[in-house]
Amino acid sequence: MPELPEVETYKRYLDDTSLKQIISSIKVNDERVLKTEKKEIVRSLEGKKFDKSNRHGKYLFVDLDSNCIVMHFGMSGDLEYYDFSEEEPPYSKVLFIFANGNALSYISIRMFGWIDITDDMDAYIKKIGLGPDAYKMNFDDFQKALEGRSAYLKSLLLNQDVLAGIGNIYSDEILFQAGLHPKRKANTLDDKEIKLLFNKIKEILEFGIKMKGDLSSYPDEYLISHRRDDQICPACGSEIQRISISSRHGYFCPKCQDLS
DNA sequence: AGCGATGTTCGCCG
DNA sequence: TCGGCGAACATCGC
Repeated sequence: MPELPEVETYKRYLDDTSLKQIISSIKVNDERVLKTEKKEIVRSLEGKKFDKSNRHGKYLFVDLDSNCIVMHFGMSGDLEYYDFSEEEPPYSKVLFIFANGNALSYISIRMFGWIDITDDMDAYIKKIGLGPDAYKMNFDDFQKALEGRSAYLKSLLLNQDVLAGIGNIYSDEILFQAGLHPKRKANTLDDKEIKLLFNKIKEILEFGIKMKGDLSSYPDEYLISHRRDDQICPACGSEIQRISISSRHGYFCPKCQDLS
């Protein structure tokens, strides 16, 4: 379940459970999630410790001695720390087994996530072409990211090269709360709207992190609770509409998010 | 039983 | 170059 707030939640979970412990072994249940040779993963990890983690967008970097592992969670990734003598969590693809008898499971149901290794996180981010982290960016970063962009706002928010971390659900929420139509062109925003959009991105991601990414517990006044057909806008009572943009499905309120 | 899905990537085309 | 579209990837759940 991984957009930025979920991945941030995974990061904090990993920090709370798995740092500074000796990794005694690695169990790979499905090599397809590895972007690098298995033996390289084993060599980098065995006998080492997770030292520190960093999240950029939807990517999680976990520092080892001299290099770090990169995790992406695709559409259905998760982490679970458990007693290794107990039953493995379902869909565990890679297990990091610690000397203390516990293990951290990298879970991927639909196989869209992966694990990689790099010795330079910043260079890796640059190589993939990720934009600034949507939660950590400052207003200046945001304005620069927008420069010269003419895409639909929804496409823009989903484009990880522009801003890293926002996915389909949060892009809908952000545009809803900012009162901006998903098909509004980015280069038609005035200064006030840019500032508003920036503030909403921050505010909604912050809230998402506070909620630990648990979408099922969002308040009724959020669009997130109404991203289905035949729903009514919690703000104005209009019928929520479904829209297709770049082959993603979005939801919005035609009255609150006027295209003008 | 078919379709859709919180993601990314690639090729095609304007 | 930018950006929209659609397909592809793998697999589960509704």
